[in-house]
Amino acid sequence: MFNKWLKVYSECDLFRGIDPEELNVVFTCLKPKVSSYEKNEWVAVAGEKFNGLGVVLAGEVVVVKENAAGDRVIMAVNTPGEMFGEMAAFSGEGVWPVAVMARTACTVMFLPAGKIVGNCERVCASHRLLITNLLEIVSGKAMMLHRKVEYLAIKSLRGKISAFLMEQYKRMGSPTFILPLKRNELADFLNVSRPSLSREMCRLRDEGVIEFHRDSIKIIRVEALKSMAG
Amino acid sequence: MFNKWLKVYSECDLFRGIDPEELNVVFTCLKPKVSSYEKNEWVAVAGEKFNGLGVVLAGEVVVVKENAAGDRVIMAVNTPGEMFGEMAAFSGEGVWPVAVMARTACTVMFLPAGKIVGNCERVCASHRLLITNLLEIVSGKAMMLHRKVEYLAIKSLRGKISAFLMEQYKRMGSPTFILPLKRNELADFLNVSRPSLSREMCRLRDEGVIEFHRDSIKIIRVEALKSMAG
DNA sequence: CAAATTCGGTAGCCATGGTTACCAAAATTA
DNA sequence: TAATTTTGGTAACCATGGCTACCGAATTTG
Repeated sequence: MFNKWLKVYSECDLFRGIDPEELNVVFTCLKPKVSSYEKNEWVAVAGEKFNGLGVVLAGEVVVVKENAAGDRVIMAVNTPGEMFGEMAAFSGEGVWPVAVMARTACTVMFLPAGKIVGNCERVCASHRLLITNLLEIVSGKAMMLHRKVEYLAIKSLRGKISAFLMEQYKRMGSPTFILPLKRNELADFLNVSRPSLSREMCRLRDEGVIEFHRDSIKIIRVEALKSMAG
Repeated sequence: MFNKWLKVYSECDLFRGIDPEELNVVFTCLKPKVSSYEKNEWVAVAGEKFNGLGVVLAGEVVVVKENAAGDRVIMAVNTPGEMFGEMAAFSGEGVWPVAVMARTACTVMFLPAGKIVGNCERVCASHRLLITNLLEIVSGKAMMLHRKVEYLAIKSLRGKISAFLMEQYKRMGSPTFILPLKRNELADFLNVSRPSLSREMCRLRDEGVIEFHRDSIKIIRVEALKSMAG
Protein backbone atom coordinates (compact mmCIF):
# COMPACT_ATOMS: atom_id res chain seq x y z
CA MET A 1 0.00 0.00 0.00
CA PHE A 2 2.90 2.37 0.66
CA ASN A 3 5.09 1.02 -2.17
CA LYS A 4 3.84 3.75 -4.46
CA TRP A 5 6.14 6.23 -2.70
CA LEU A 6 9.32 4.14 -2.51
CA LYS A 7 11.31 6.70 -4.48
CA VAL A 8 10.34 9.48 -2.09
CA TYR A 9 11.36 7.40 0.91
CA SER A 10 14.83 6.89 -0.51
CA GLU A 11 15.29 10.67 -0.66
CA CYS A 12 13.99 11.21 2.83
CA ASP A 13 16.55 11.79 5.58
CA LEU A 14 14.19 10.25 8.07
CA PHE A 15 14.48 6.80 6.48
CA ARG A 16 18.18 6.94 5.67
CA GLY A 17 19.88 3.61 6.18
CA ILE A 18 16.64 1.70 6.53
CA ASP A 19 16.22 -1.16 4.08
CA PRO A 20 13.32 -0.43 1.67
CA GLU A 21 11.85 -3.86 2.31
CA GLU A 22 11.81 -3.23 6.01
CA LEU A 23 9.95 0.05 5.55
CA ASN A 24 6.72 -1.85 5.03
CA VAL A 25 7.26 -3.58 8.35
CA VAL A 26 7.97 -0.23 9.97
CA PHE A 27 4.82 1.23 8.44
CA THR A 28 2.74 -1.72 9.61
CA CYS A 29 3.95 -0.85 13.07
CA LEU A 30 3.64 2.94 12.83
CA LYS A 31 0.34 2.99 10.96
CA PRO A 32 0.93 6.33 9.20
CA LYS A 33 -2.04 8.18 7.80
CA VAL A 34 -1.78 9.40 4.22
CA SER A 35 -3.96 12.31 3.14
CA SER A 36 -4.29 14.39 0.00
CA TYR A 37 -5.09 18.07 -0.17
CA GLU A 38 -6.12 20.52 -2.83
CA LYS A 39 -4.23 23.69 -3.55
CA ASN A 40 -4.59 26.29 -0.73
CA GLU A 41 -6.22 23.77 1.58
CA TRP A 42 -5.04 23.72 5.21
CA VAL A 43 -2.87 20.72 6.00
CA ALA A 44 -2.44 21.75 9.63
CA VAL A 45 -3.89 24.66 11.59
CA ALA A 46 -1.89 26.43 14.30
CA GLY A 47 -3.27 25.70 17.77
CA GLU A 48 -5.16 22.57 16.74
CA LYS A 49 -4.32 19.08 17.98
CA PHE A 50 -1.04 17.75 16.68
CA ASN A 51 -1.64 14.67 14.56
CA GLY A 52 1.87 13.58 13.73
CA LEU A 53 5.14 14.26 12.01
CA GLY A 54 4.42 15.24 8.40
CA VAL A 55 6.30 13.92 5.38
CA VAL A 56 5.52 15.42 1.98
CA LEU A 57 5.00 12.61 -0.56
CA ALA A 58 3.88 14.71 -3.55
CA GLY A 59 3.32 18.38 -4.29
CA GLU A 60 4.40 21.27 -2.07
CA VAL A 61 3.36 22.69 1.26
CA VAL A 62 4.09 26.06 2.89
CA VAL A 63 4.84 26.28 6.60
CA VAL A 64 3.43 29.54 7.92
CA LYS A 65 3.89 31.22 11.26
CA GLU A 66 1.53 33.87 12.55
CA ASN A 67 3.02 36.31 15.08
CA ALA A 68 1.30 38.24 17.84
CA ALA A 69 0.61 41.22 15.60
CA GLY A 70 -1.19 38.94 13.13
CA ASP A 71 1.40 39.05 10.35
CA ARG A 72 1.91 35.79 8.50
CA VAL A 73 5.50 34.81 7.86
CA ILE A 74 6.52 31.98 5.53
CA MET A 75 8.88 29.73 7.43
CA ALA A 76 9.54 27.14 4.74
CA VAL A 77 8.38 25.59 1.49
CA ASN A 78 8.56 21.79 1.64
CA THR A 79 8.88 19.47 -1.37
CA PRO A 80 8.59 15.65 -1.56
CA GLY A 81 10.83 13.87 0.95
CA GLU A 82 10.89 16.84 3.31
CA MET A 83 9.32 16.96 6.73
CA PHE A 84 7.47 19.40 8.92
CA GLY A 85 6.47 19.31 12.57
CA GLU A 86 9.55 17.33 13.58
CA MET A 87 10.31 19.72 16.39
CA ALA A 88 6.76 19.96 17.63
CA ALA A 89 6.35 16.18 17.49
CA PHE A 90 8.39 15.49 20.60
CA SER A 91 8.31 18.74 22.48
CA GLY A 92 5.21 17.58 24.32
CA GLU A 93 3.06 20.61 23.54
CA GLY A 94 0.45 18.61 21.66
CA VAL A 95 -0.66 21.37 19.29
CA TRP A 96 0.64 22.71 15.99
CA PRO A 97 2.83 25.76 16.66
CA VAL A 98 2.67 26.70 12.97
CA ALA A 99 0.16 26.39 10.18
CA VAL A 100 0.77 24.30 7.06
CA MET A 101 -0.97 24.97 3.77
CA ALA A 102 -0.98 23.12 0.44
CA ARG A 103 0.96 25.28 -2.00
CA THR A 104 -0.05 22.92 -4.79
CA ALA A 105 -2.26 19.86 -4.73
CA CYS A 106 -0.31 17.51 -2.50
CA THR A 107 -0.14 14.25 -0.57
CA VAL A 108 1.19 14.07 2.95
CA MET A 109 2.01 11.20 5.30
CA PHE A 110 1.56 11.68 9.03
CA LEU A 111 3.61 9.52 11.39
CA PRO A 112 2.09 9.39 14.89
CA ALA A 113 4.68 10.76 17.31
CA GLY A 114 3.68 8.40 20.09
CA LYS A 115 4.19 5.33 17.92
CA ILE A 116 7.64 6.48 16.84
CA VAL A 117 9.04 6.60 20.35
CA GLY A 118 6.79 3.85 21.74
CA ASN A 119 8.05 0.33 22.21
CA CYS A 120 7.95 -2.06 19.28
CA GLU A 121 9.63 -5.44 19.55
CA ARG A 122 9.15 -6.56 15.95
CA VAL A 123 11.22 -3.99 14.04
CA CYS A 124 13.66 -3.11 16.74
CA ALA A 125 16.68 -2.39 14.53
CA SER A 126 14.96 -0.19 11.93
CA HIS A 127 12.86 1.44 14.54
CA ARG A 128 15.91 2.46 16.50
CA LEU A 129 17.55 3.72 13.32
CA LEU A 130 14.47 5.85 12.73
CA ILE A 131 14.85 7.39 16.16
CA THR A 132 18.58 7.93 15.69
CA ASN A 133 17.96 9.63 12.34
CA LEU A 134 15.36 11.81 13.94
CA LEU A 135 17.81 12.76 16.68
CA GLU A 136 20.33 13.81 14.09
CA ILE A 137 17.78 15.79 12.08
CA VAL A 138 16.40 17.64 15.06
CA SER A 139 19.92 18.36 16.33
CA GLY A 140 20.74 19.76 12.90
CA LYS A 141 17.67 21.98 12.99
CA ALA A 142 18.62 23.19 16.43
CA MET A 143 22.13 24.02 15.22
CA MET A 144 20.66 25.92 12.27
CA LEU A 145 18.46 27.93 14.58
CA HIS A 146 21.48 28.58 16.73
CA ARG A 147 23.31 30.05 13.74
CA LYS A 148 20.27 32.17 12.93
CA VAL A 149 20.31 33.49 16.48
CA GLU A 150 23.91 34.54 15.98
CA TYR A 151 22.96 36.61 12.96
CA LEU A 152 20.04 38.23 14.67
CA ALA A 153 22.11 38.96 17.77
CA ILE A 154 24.48 41.19 15.82
CA LYS A 155 23.39 44.68 16.72
CA SER A 156 24.83 46.94 14.03
CA LEU A 157 23.71 46.82 10.43
CA ARG A 158 27.33 47.08 9.35
CA GLY A 159 28.13 44.02 11.47
CA LYS A 160 25.29 42.04 9.93
CA ILE A 161 26.33 42.88 6.39
CA SER A 162 29.97 42.12 7.13
CA ALA A 163 29.12 38.79 8.76
CA PHE A 164 26.91 37.86 5.82
CA LEU A 165 29.48 38.81 3.19
CA MET A 166 32.26 37.01 5.09
CA GLU A 167 30.17 33.85 5.20
CA GLN A 168 29.53 34.05 1.46
CA TYR A 169 33.23 34.69 0.90
CA LYS A 170 34.21 31.67 2.96
CA ARG A 171 31.64 29.49 1.23
CA MET A 172 32.55 30.60 -2.29
CA GLY A 173 36.28 30.70 -1.62
CA SER A 174 36.62 33.80 -3.76
CA PRO A 175 36.45 37.55 -2.97
CA THR A 176 34.25 37.97 -6.05
CA PHE A 177 30.84 36.32 -6.03
CA ILE A 178 27.18 36.72 -6.83
CA LEU A 179 24.78 37.51 -4.00
CA PRO A 180 22.21 34.73 -3.69
CA LEU A 181 19.56 37.21 -2.54
CA LYS A 182 18.05 40.38 -3.95
CA ARG A 183 18.31 43.52 -1.84
CA ASN A 184 14.75 43.06 -0.66
CA GLU A 185 15.37 39.51 0.43
CA LEU A 186 18.71 40.26 2.02
CA ALA A 187 17.12 43.07 4.00
CA ASP A 188 14.43 40.65 5.19
CA PHE A 189 16.99 38.01 6.08
CA LEU A 190 19.08 40.43 8.13
CA ASN A 191 15.91 41.86 9.62
CA VAL A 192 16.60 45.46 8.52
CA SER A 193 14.93 47.88 6.12
CA ARG A 194 15.92 47.92 2.47
CA PRO A 195 16.98 51.57 2.20
CA SER A 196 19.13 51.22 5.32
CA LEU A 197 20.80 48.18 3.81
CA SER A 198 21.51 50.07 0.59
CA ARG A 199 22.86 53.06 2.48
CA GLU A 200 25.26 50.99 4.57
CA MET A 201 26.46 48.93 1.60
CA CYS A 202 27.27 52.16 -0.23
CA ARG A 203 29.19 53.42 2.79
CA LEU A 204 31.25 50.25 2.77
CA ARG A 205 31.86 50.85 -0.93
CA ASP A 206 32.84 54.49 -0.37
CA GLU A 207 35.32 53.38 2.26
CA GLY A 208 36.91 51.03 -0.24
CA VAL A 209 36.03 47.88 1.67
CA ILE A 210 33.87 46.35 -1.04
CA GLU A 211 32.84 46.97 -4.63
CA PHE A 212 29.53 45.93 -6.12
CA HIS A 213 27.14 46.32 -8.99
CA ARG A 214 23.68 44.91 -8.44
CA ASP A 215 24.19 41.37 -7.19
CA SER A 216 27.86 40.95 -8.08
CA ILE A 217 30.11 41.61 -5.10
CA LYS A 218 33.84 42.02 -4.77
CA ILE A 219 35.52 42.18 -1.39
CA ILE A 220 38.51 44.53 -1.55
CA ARG A 221 39.77 44.62 2.03
CA VAL A 222 39.00 41.23 3.53
CA GLU A 223 40.63 41.90 6.89
CA ALA A 224 38.75 45.16 7.32
CA LEU A 225 35.46 43.42 6.57
CA LYS A 226 36.31 40.59 8.93
CA SER A 227 37.02 42.96 11.80
CA MET A 228 33.63 44.60 11.31
CA ALA A 229 31.66 41.33 11.47
CA GLY A 230 30.05 40.84 14.85
CA MET B 1 30.33 6.10 43.20
CA PHE B 2 27.49 7.90 41.40
CA ASN B 3 24.90 7.07 44.04
CA LYS B 4 25.44 10.41 45.72
CA TRP B 5 23.40 12.10 43.01
CA LEU B 6 20.50 9.65 42.83
CA LYS B 7 18.00 12.34 43.71
CA VAL B 8 19.21 14.55 40.84
CA TYR B 9 19.02 11.66 38.39
CA SER B 10 15.41 11.10 39.32
CA GLU B 11 14.73 14.74 38.41
CA CYS B 12 16.75 14.58 35.21
CA ASP B 13 14.78 14.35 31.99
CA LEU B 14 17.63 12.47 30.37
CA PHE B 15 17.20 9.52 32.73
CA ARG B 16 13.44 9.61 32.99
CA GLY B 17 11.91 6.17 33.02
CA ILE B 18 15.21 4.43 33.65
CA ASP B 19 15.25 2.27 36.76
CA PRO B 20 17.63 3.74 39.39
CA GLU B 21 19.32 0.38 39.80
CA GLU B 22 20.01 0.19 36.11
CA LEU B 23 21.62 3.61 36.12
CA ASN B 24 24.80 2.15 37.58
CA VAL B 25 24.93 -0.28 34.67
CA VAL B 26 24.36 2.57 32.22
CA PHE B 27 27.11 4.60 33.88
CA THR B 28 29.49 1.66 33.79
CA CYS B 29 28.88 1.66 30.05
CA LEU B 30 29.00 5.41 29.46
CA LYS B 31 31.84 6.23 31.88
CA PRO B 32 30.81 9.82 32.70
CA LYS B 33 33.26 12.29 34.22
CA VAL B 34 32.16 14.45 37.18
CA SER B 35 33.79 17.86 37.87
CA SER B 36 33.17 20.74 40.26
CA TYR B 37 33.53 24.46 39.60
CA GLU B 38 33.57 27.68 41.59
CA LYS B 39 31.27 30.62 40.92
CA ASN B 40 32.16 32.42 37.66
CA GLU B 41 34.56 29.68 36.62
CA TRP B 42 34.40 28.47 33.02
CA VAL B 43 32.80 25.05 32.66
CA ALA B 44 33.28 24.97 28.90
CA VAL B 45 35.00 27.43 26.60
CA ALA B 46 33.73 28.12 23.07
CA GLY B 47 36.07 26.66 20.46
CA GLU B 48 37.72 24.16 22.78
CA LYS B 49 37.43 20.39 22.39
CA PHE B 50 34.00 19.03 23.11
CA ASN B 51 34.18 16.70 26.08
CA GLY B 52 30.64 15.43 26.30
CA LEU B 53 27.02 16.15 27.01
CA GLY B 54 26.85 18.10 30.30
CA VAL B 55 24.40 17.41 33.11
CA VAL B 56 24.20 19.84 36.03
CA LEU B 57 24.27 17.90 39.32
CA ALA B 58 24.43 20.85 41.73
CA GLY B 59 24.39 24.64 41.44
CA GLU B 60 23.64 26.60 38.28
CA VAL B 61 25.40 27.23 34.99
CA VAL B 62 24.80 29.88 32.30
CA VAL B 63 25.12 28.96 28.64
CA VAL B 64 26.52 32.02 26.90
CA LYS B 65 27.21 32.86 23.29
CA GLU B 66 29.86 35.50 22.78
CA ASN B 67 30.21 37.13 19.37
CA ALA B 68 33.20 38.90 17.84
CA ALA B 69 32.21 42.28 19.24
CA GLY B 70 32.17 40.81 22.74
CA ASP B 71 28.42 41.02 23.27
CA ARG B 72 27.17 38.21 25.43
CA VAL B 73 23.85 36.61 24.71
CA ILE B 74 22.43 34.33 27.38
CA MET B 75 21.16 31.17 25.75
CA ALA B 76 20.01 29.40 28.91
CA VAL B 77 20.33 29.11 32.67
CA ASN B 78 20.60 25.49 33.75
CA THR B 79 19.78 24.11 37.20
CA PRO B 80 20.34 20.60 38.64
CA GLY B 81 19.00 17.88 36.36
CA GLU B 82 19.29 20.08 33.27
CA MET B 83 21.72 19.58 30.39
CA PHE B 84 23.84 21.57 28.01
CA GLY B 85 25.80 20.68 24.88
CA GLU B 86 23.17 18.21 23.68
CA MET B 87 23.05 19.85 20.26
CA ALA B 88 26.79 20.02 19.82
CA ALA B 89 27.01 16.37 20.81
CA PHE B 90 25.63 15.27 17.45
CA SER B 91 26.79 18.08 15.21
CA GLY B 92 30.11 16.33 14.56
CA GLU B 93 32.09 19.55 14.92
CA GLY B 94 33.94 18.36 17.99
CA VAL B 95 34.21 21.78 19.65
CA TRP B 96 31.99 23.77 22.00
CA PRO B 97 29.90 26.23 19.93
CA VAL B 98 28.98 28.10 23.13
CA ALA B 99 30.59 28.92 26.43
CA VAL B 100 29.30 27.63 29.76
CA MET B 101 30.00 29.43 33.02
CA ALA B 102 29.27 28.54 36.63
CA ARG B 103 26.56 30.92 37.77
CA THR B 104 27.06 29.59 41.30
CA ALA B 105 29.46 26.99 42.63
CA CYS B 106 28.42 23.84 40.82
CA THR B 107 29.06 20.20 39.95
CA VAL B 108 28.67 18.86 36.43
CA MET B 109 28.65 15.39 34.84
CA PHE B 110 29.90 14.91 31.27
CA LEU B 111 28.56 12.00 29.19
CA PRO B 112 30.68 11.09 26.14
CA ALA B 113 28.55 11.66 23.03
CA GLY B 114 29.98 8.78 21.03
CA LYS B 115 29.07 6.27 23.71
CA ILE B 116 25.47 7.46 23.82
CA VAL B 117 24.59 6.73 20.19
CA GLY B 118 26.98 3.77 19.87
CA ASN B 119 25.61 0.27 20.10
CA CYS B 120 25.56 -1.36 23.48
CA GLU B 121 23.99 -4.80 23.88
CA ARG B 122 24.15 -5.00 27.64
CA VAL B 123 21.82 -2.16 28.56
CA CYS B 124 19.71 -2.15 25.42
CA ALA B 125 16.40 -1.16 26.98
CA SER B 126 17.76 1.64 29.15
CA HIS B 127 20.12 2.75 26.45
CA ARG B 128 17.31 3.14 23.97
CA LEU B 129 15.28 5.00 26.55
CA LEU B 130 18.22 7.34 26.95
CA ILE B 131 18.23 8.08 23.23
CA THR B 132 14.48 8.57 23.18
CA ASN B 133 14.69 10.96 26.10
CA LEU B 134 17.45 12.82 24.32
CA LEU B 135 15.23 13.19 21.27
CA GLU B 136 12.55 14.76 23.39
CA ILE B 137 15.02 17.11 25.05
CA VAL B 138 16.68 18.23 21.82
CA SER B 139 13.26 18.88 20.30
CA GLY B 140 12.42 21.01 23.29
CA LYS B 141 15.66 22.96 22.91
CA ALA B 142 14.97 23.50 19.24
CA MET B 143 11.56 24.87 20.15
CA MET B 144 13.22 27.18 22.66
CA LEU B 145 15.67 28.46 20.08
CA HIS B 146 12.78 28.96 17.73
CA ARG B 147 11.13 31.11 20.35
CA LYS B 148 14.39 32.98 20.86
CA VAL B 149 14.58 33.72 17.14
CA GLU B 150 11.09 35.14 17.33
CA TYR B 151 12.13 37.42 20.16
CA LEU B 152 15.22 38.63 18.40
CA ALA B 153 13.30 39.24 15.19
CA ILE B 154 11.07 41.75 16.97
CA LYS B 155 12.48 45.13 16.10
CA SER B 156 11.18 47.47 18.76
CA LEU B 157 12.25 47.22 22.37
CA ARG B 158 8.67 47.77 23.45
CA GLY B 159 7.63 44.83 21.31
CA LYS B 160 10.28 42.59 22.84
CA ILE B 161 9.31 43.49 26.39
CA SER B 162 5.62 43.04 25.65
CA ALA B 163 6.18 39.66 24.01
CA PHE B 164 8.34 38.51 26.91
CA LEU B 165 5.87 39.63 29.56
CA MET B 166 2.96 38.10 27.66
CA GLU B 167 4.75 34.77 27.53
CA GLN B 168 5.44 34.86 31.26
CA TYR B 169 1.82 35.80 31.83
CA LYS B 170 0.59 32.89 29.78
CA ARG B 171 2.99 30.49 31.46
CA MET B 172 2.19 31.62 35.00
CA GLY B 173 -1.52 32.00 34.36
CA SER B 174 -1.60 35.12 36.51
CA PRO B 175 -1.14 38.83 35.73
CA THR B 176 1.10 39.05 38.81
CA PHE B 177 4.37 37.14 38.74
CA ILE B 178 8.07 37.21 39.56
CA LEU B 179 10.51 37.85 36.71
CA PRO B 180 12.87 34.88 36.37
CA LEU B 181 15.71 37.16 35.24
CA LYS B 182 17.43 40.20 36.68
CA ARG B 183 17.41 43.39 34.61
CA ASN B 184 20.92 42.68 33.40
CA GLU B 185 20.03 39.19 32.30
CA LEU B 186 16.74 40.22 30.74
CA ALA B 187 18.55 42.93 28.77
CA ASP B 188 21.05 40.31 27.58
CA PHE B 189 18.26 37.91 26.69
CA LEU B 190 16.39 40.50 24.65
CA ASN B 191 19.69 41.69 23.20
CA VAL B 192 19.27 45.32 24.27
CA SER B 193 21.11 47.57 26.69
CA ARG B 194 20.15 47.64 30.34
CA PRO B 195 19.35 51.37 30.62
CA SER B 196 17.20 51.21 27.51
CA LEU B 197 15.29 48.28 29.00
CA SER B 198 14.73 50.21 32.22
CA ARG B 199 13.64 53.29 30.36
CA GLU B 200 11.08 51.45 28.25
CA MET B 201 9.72 49.46 31.19
CA CYS B 202 9.17 52.72 33.04
CA ARG B 203 7.36 54.16 30.05
CA LEU B 204 5.06 51.15 30.05
CA ARG B 205 4.52 51.75 33.77
CA ASP B 206 3.83 55.47 33.26
CA GLU B 207 1.25 54.59 30.62
CA GLY B 208 -0.52 52.35 33.11
CA VAL B 209 0.09 49.15 31.17
CA ILE B 210 2.13 47.42 33.86
CA GLU B 211 3.23 47.92 37.44
CA PHE B 212 6.45 46.60 38.92
CA HIS B 213 8.87 46.75 41.78
CA ARG B 214 12.22 45.09 41.21
CA ASP B 215 11.39 41.61 39.92
CA SER B 216 7.71 41.49 40.81
CA ILE B 217 5.51 42.36 37.86
CA LYS B 218 1.82 43.09 37.56
CA ILE B 219 0.17 43.41 34.19
CA ILE B 220 -2.62 45.99 34.37
CA ARG B 221 -3.87 46.23 30.80
CA VAL B 222 -3.40 42.79 29.26
CA GLU B 223 -4.99 43.66 25.93
CA ALA B 224 -2.84 46.76 25.51
CA LEU B 225 0.29 44.75 26.24
CA LYS B 226 -0.78 42.03 23.83
CA SER B 227 -1.32 44.49 21.00
CA MET B 228 2.19 45.83 21.48
CA ALA B 229 3.86 42.42 21.25
CA GLY B 230 5.31 41.80 17.82
C1' DC C 1 8.76 47.08 -29.24
C1' DA C 2 6.11 49.74 -25.83
C1' DA C 3 4.15 49.56 -21.33
C1' DA C 4 4.28 48.05 -16.86
C1' DT C 5 6.65 46.28 -13.12
C1' DT C 6 10.49 45.26 -10.36
C1' DC C 7 14.75 46.57 -8.54
C1' DG C 8 18.04 49.34 -6.31
C1' DG C 9 20.25 53.94 -5.04
C1' DT C 10 19.45 58.42 -2.79
C1' DA C 11 17.99 62.06 0.45
C1' DG C 12 15.79 64.24 4.45
C1' DC C 13 13.56 63.70 8.67
C1' DC C 14 13.31 62.06 13.15
C1' DA C 15 12.17 58.13 16.53
C1' DT C 16 14.41 54.58 18.77
C1' DG C 17 17.66 53.08 21.54
C1' DG C 18 22.91 52.86 22.73
C1' DT C 19 26.30 55.13 25.73
C1' DT C 20 27.97 57.18 29.69
C1' DA C 21 27.69 58.63 33.99
C1' DC C 22 25.61 59.12 38.39
C1' DC C 23 22.90 57.88 42.37
C1' DA C 24 20.15 55.34 45.77
C1' DA C 25 18.39 51.08 47.43
C1' DA C 26 19.14 46.33 48.34
C1' DA C 27 21.91 42.52 49.10
C1' DT C 28 26.10 40.52 50.33
C1' DT C 29 30.23 40.18 52.91
C1' DA C 30 33.59 41.11 56.43
C1' DT D 1 27.06 46.57 62.10
C1' DA D 2 29.90 48.71 58.70
C1' DA D 3 31.89 48.26 54.24
C1' DT D 4 31.44 46.58 49.76
C1' DT D 5 29.12 44.93 45.86
C1' DT D 6 25.22 44.32 43.18
C1' DT D 7 21.17 45.94 41.29
C1' DG D 8 18.22 49.09 39.07
C1' DG D 9 16.37 53.83 37.95
C1' DT D 10 17.46 58.32 35.71
C1' DA D 11 19.13 61.86 32.51
C1' DA D 12 21.66 64.07 28.61
C1' DC D 13 23.60 63.35 24.35
C1' DC D 14 23.81 61.65 19.91
C1' DA D 15 24.56 57.67 16.40
C1' DT D 16 22.09 54.33 14.12
C1' DG D 17 18.81 53.10 11.30
C1' DG D 18 13.59 53.17 10.03
C1' DC D 19 10.39 55.54 7.03
C1' DT D 20 8.74 57.97 3.08
C1' DA D 21 9.21 59.52 -1.21
C1' DC D 22 11.42 59.85 -5.53
C1' DC D 23 14.02 58.54 -9.57
C1' DG D 24 16.44 56.00 -13.06
C1' DA D 25 17.79 51.51 -14.70
C1' DA D 26 16.80 46.81 -15.57
C1' DT D 27 13.58 43.31 -16.30
C1' DT D 28 9.28 41.36 -17.48
C1' DT D 29 5.00 41.33 -19.90
C1' DG D 30 1.62 42.15 -23.45
